[in-house]
Amino acid sequence: MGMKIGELSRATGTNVETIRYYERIGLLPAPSRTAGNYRDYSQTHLDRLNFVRHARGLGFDIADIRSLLNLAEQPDRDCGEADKIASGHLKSVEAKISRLEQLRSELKHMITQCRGGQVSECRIMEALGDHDHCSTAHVPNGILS
Amino acid sequence: MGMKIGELSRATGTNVETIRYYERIGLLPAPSRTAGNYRDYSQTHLDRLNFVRHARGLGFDIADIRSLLNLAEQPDRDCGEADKIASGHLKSVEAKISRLEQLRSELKHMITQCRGGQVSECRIMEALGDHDHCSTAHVPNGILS
DNA sequence: TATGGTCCCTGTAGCAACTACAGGGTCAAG
DNA sequence: CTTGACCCTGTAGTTGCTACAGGGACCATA
Repeated sequence: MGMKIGELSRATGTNVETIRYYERIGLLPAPSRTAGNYRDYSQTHLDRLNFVRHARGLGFDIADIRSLLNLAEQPDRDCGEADKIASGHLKSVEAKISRLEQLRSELKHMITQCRGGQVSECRIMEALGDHDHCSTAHVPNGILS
Repeated sequence: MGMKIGELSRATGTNVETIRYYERIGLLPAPSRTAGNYRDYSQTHLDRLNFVRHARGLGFDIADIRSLLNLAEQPDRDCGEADKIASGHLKSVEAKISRLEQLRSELKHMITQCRGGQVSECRIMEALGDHDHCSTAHVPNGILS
């Protein structure tokens, strides 16, 4: 009746393996199966997967998406929760941007300092080796990811 | 004679487990051992680990750092290679920044659209559910990471 | 000498969010 | 009846760490 996993994959631009992964972690409900044990998806699944892909495209992590999906299933609740999740994510995006801008300027500086020549006099290598020069040491893990 | 792993850890701001991890993947050479089988680090190890931490702080991945370390050991070579690695990294940082800026503006837009009320009329949820609205679909995997 | 506390050792498993097989089954076309 | 495209399960790999478990080493004190 519905669509097979390959069709859902094409319809949403999602890798087949990723769809099965989402099912395994409980992000998508397990669909019914055909006689030959193929997954048989409905419009509901399509909508939900599109929701997930949009949210992932906006960089929400899967925990956030779970919360957003729960909210979507309770249309009468206040949407403050959704706002909170989105605002929190926006903040983390902004933090990443400013961190990356800092990296960009340090890298640019390093690169313009390098005027060619031998490794032994390369400013890039010097900057990396110098113990006291780099402002990027001791950055909490994972802020870049 | 030298320093134990905990001292190296404190001296470089690197987790002990991380130091052992770097040894395991061959990024740091295995140090000699004391009679009690403790790792015994020298100044050379300290320098190398500082180099690695600086480069990681600048967002270089471990493959790049391996290359940079190889270069550092051949001081008479041309430093064009180092320049290439750094420039390539700068480009990827810039790509991430522009991607994140795009996300930021989409998120901001979404959030300002939401005027509170119920989930059923929340613009955030609408935007995520809407099939044709989101410009962030089909982004190559991992460009955000 | 016993005891405690702090360090250190190896080895393995976990995280996020997938991706990539291996080794097999299903189904429609020719 | 075979070919090829698709589908299935299950497991392992990716990156850069982090977090144990279960045990040794070393030093100070009682």
